[in-house]
Parts: sequence; C-alpha cells; structure tokens
Amino acid sequence: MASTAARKTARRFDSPQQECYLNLWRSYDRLRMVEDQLFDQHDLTAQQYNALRLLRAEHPAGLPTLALASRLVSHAPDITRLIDRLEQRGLVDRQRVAGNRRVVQIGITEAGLTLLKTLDQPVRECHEKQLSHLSGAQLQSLIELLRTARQPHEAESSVWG
Amino acid sequence: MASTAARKTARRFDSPQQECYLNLWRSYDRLRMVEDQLFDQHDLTAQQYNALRLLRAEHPAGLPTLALASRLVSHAPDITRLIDRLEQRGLVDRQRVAGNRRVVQIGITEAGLTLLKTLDQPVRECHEKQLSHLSGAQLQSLIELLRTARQPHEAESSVWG
DNA sequence: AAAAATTAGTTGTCTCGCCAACGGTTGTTT
DNA sequence: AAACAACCGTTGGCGAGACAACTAATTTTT
Repeated sequence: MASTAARKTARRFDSPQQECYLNLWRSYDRLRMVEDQLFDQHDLTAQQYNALRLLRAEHPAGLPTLALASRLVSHAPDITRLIDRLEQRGLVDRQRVAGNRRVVQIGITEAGLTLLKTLDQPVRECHEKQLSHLSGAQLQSLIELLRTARQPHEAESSVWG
Repeated sequence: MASTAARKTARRFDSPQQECYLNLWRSYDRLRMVEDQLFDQHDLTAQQYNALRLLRAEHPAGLPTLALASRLVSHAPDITRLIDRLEQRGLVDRQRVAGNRRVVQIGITEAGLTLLKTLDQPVRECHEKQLSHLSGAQLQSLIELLRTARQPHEAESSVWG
C-alpha cells in the first residue's frame, strides 16, 4: 500500500528528498570517521591529504594556489593557510611565477612525496575497510547515483562535474 | 571490455572503493552548500538546526545533553558549546534533573519553536532544490545504498543504524 | 561505609572553516 | 598614459570542530 510506505517515511522525515540528504550526511559522517582515524596518526586532515595527492599528480610542475583549491573535493576558502601548514612542515613549497607575479605556484617536496608513499597502502586499506562489503555492482550504482544527485549543483567548469 | 573500464577508473582513482568514497564526499559537499545558503540567512548551522529539530520532536520533555548529541546526524564532540550558543539566543533552555543531578535536560523554548516554524517550508523547498531531479525510485535506491554503505560503521545502539 | 569506578557534562586549548576586506599585479578603457 | 576594472592571493576576526583534562554526582566494589 502506498499509504504504508508514506507513513513509514513520515515517521522521521518530511520528504524522500530530506530522507535522502540526511542519509547522505550520515553515511559521509560515518565513513569519514574511518578515514580520519588513519590521517590522525600522521597529523593530516583529509583535505590536506587530498591537496598533496593533487600536487603529486602534477609533480614536478605544481599548481597555482587557486587552481589547487578548485580541484579539492571539498570547498576550501582557507586554502592559503592550508598551504601554510603544509609548507611549515616542509611538505610543499611556494614559488612566485616569473611571467605573472600574481600567481604562486605550489609544488610537493621530496618530503611530501615520501609521506604520500608511506600512506599509499594504508589509504587503500582504509577505503577497503570503508566499503569492501559492497559488491562491484553496488559500488558502481552508488557512484552513479551520487554523481547524478550532485550534477545540478556542479559548476560547468568543475573537474568534478 | 573489462580492461577499458579498469583503465577509465585508473585515470583518477586507485580503487572503486576510493572512487565511491570521494564521490560521496563530493556530493555531500555540493548538497551541503545548498543547505548552508538557507541556514546562513538565519545564523544557524545545519548541526544546530538538526539539534532543534530533535528537541521539537521531544517537546516538552526535552533530552539530556548527551542523548541529544548521540542522535545528531553528525558526530558532535562540542555539544556543550553548541547548546551554549542556542541557549544564549534563547532557543533552548537547560534544566538540572531532580532525580539525577548529573543530568542536564535540554528543552526547546517558544522562541525556538517559532524559529523552526518559519523554517519548515524553506527547508522543505531546500531539499527539493537539492534532489528533486531524482525520481522516487532513484531516491529510494540511493537511500538504500547509503544505508548499506555505512552499516558496518554504525554502533549497534545507534538510532541511525 | 570508605574507596574505587563509572557517568554526565564542562572547560581549556588548539586547529580548522568561513566570510569579508585588503594589497599588489596585470589587463582593459578611454 | 591615466584611470579603471579584474585577478591572485593574503590577512583579520570569529564561530565551530576535535580531543583531552577536569569537576561533580552517582553507582559499584570491597
């Protein structure tokens, strides 16, 4: 009966859209906790790790500050100080660009590369711990639904679109 | 061909599990942004709104501090000061429980109820804006996959399990 | 019934997220 | 070429998140 399903949803949620969003939030919170456990051991945040990964992919060229920010999974208005912290630990370096003195190019250092290397395997295991109970088909289905869900809220130019 | 699909994934992700988790993070980040736009107008955080909603559901009885914290969508180690801020704005009140003087019962005030009432419709519209482009079947499917994804990481006793 | 352990919540401290305002650099108008 | 606008990044200030240490109240142990 439709009324039964409706009543079931009505128990805690105002709409299917709300139920979906709160489930998204909750699942993110739970899986994030698993990842944080790993990164805490290395005094990193997920955001910092994400930045280092992107810089490794562009090594040795590096990326301008705002270009780096725009590629991060999660919006980072505080990119300057995120980089500050990584720079203070010697994991990245900054360099003014010759042709355009407004731009600051960020590069990953040898120390940064070394740190990432020690994390590669643990991170892979972490993601297994998070989601290995899902089948390949379930993973693909979930990925596709998540992409569809955010699609209207992605900028045209986003690398994430 | 399997190798084609594998190569496609390999472009940016180390594993399907990683791809899935990063998509989860990204979609959460994008949809969260939509919600924040609304709450910012009322100087609320999503977490604060969530707390007020839970307190309305328990009105007029209220909830002990830690019981409230445990029901929030997102883990809140800072529950005391979250309540402090709501209390300073007169949206909730605190009351020591007679029988057990350790417990502080939190209740929503009339002002809190009034604020929630003005938010009910905008919040519903916000969730529509977030996800109305998904069909009912897609929503149900996504909800179910999200629940399955976090299931091993939920405590037995969780109201979210 | 005194000591120990557990429970409930608060406080201190530090980092991080977020917005707005700013300074320096380059590109565009007129 | 002077004025204006746009761009890139930094800084200030404050609210929020995280974790550990702490006080107070209650329950359990011996």
